[in-house]
Amino acid sequence: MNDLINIFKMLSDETRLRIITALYHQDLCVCQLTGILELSQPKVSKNLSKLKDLKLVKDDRKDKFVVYSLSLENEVFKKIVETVVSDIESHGQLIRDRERFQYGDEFLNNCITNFKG
Amino acid sequence: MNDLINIFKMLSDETRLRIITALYHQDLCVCQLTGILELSQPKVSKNLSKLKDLKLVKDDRKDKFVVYSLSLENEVFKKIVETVVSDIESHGQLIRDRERFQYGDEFLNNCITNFKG
DNA sequence: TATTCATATACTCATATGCACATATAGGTA
DNA sequence: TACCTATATGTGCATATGAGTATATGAATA
Repeated sequence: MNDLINIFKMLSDETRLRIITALYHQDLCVCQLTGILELSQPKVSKNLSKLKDLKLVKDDRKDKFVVYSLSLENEVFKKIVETVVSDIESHGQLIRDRERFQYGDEFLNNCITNFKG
Repeated sequence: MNDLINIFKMLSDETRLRIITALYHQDLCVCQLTGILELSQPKVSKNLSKLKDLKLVKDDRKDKFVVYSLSLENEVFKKIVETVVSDIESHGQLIRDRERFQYGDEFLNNCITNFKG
């Protein structure tokens, strides 16, 4: 049951929960995530790497950018993510993330060349 | 979102996942859990204590025994537990636990006075 | 090929977590 | 009260995890 335990470990961290929630709504590159979540680039990158090790996200290069997307083939992971996403309203941080997400492009400052998905 | 993260932390441990799965099917006292899961008493007790801190289980004394039950009032926790339980077949350890659970009373040896719920 | 931007990784540190063993508490009963 | 049995907790240790800073890699393009 290590696979299951590892999924829960991935979900036991605020940074990763925020990344997963953001990616649930839209595929994003690292610098977009950095801007939306207001986190350092290594922090985002390192956590994406852990998620990728467990095949919970996929990455795909587009020009200079590496675009990440959720990989929901694992049914248990999929159900749990859906449960979390349906509970966004209970979590101020996730609400704030969503607002920055919706407000447009300012949060993309970190992408110097202003990448648009 | 600490409450959510703490729930996932509780689920990130094999002992606790096994306890939760067992309690999902039946309320049990500490010594029954010890017998069914073949774990030391302090290990079971300490993990129950952590679950109780987060109000994910309740305890209720019956005679000499403290009977634990799942507390599924938190909707997110409830949904996740149901997801895990529906996935038992994928996890050898949970299947073996269930078999000991079904086989009768031998696993209750640890309860010297042979408690029956 | 030299440069630039995007991304990944290494290193160090502080903290958190799990475990095994020993021991304490606490309630029931004689 | 004294003695069981059931349960809870303390301690020390090994390991895991996350954070921040600095640096390395790597693809695109001029």
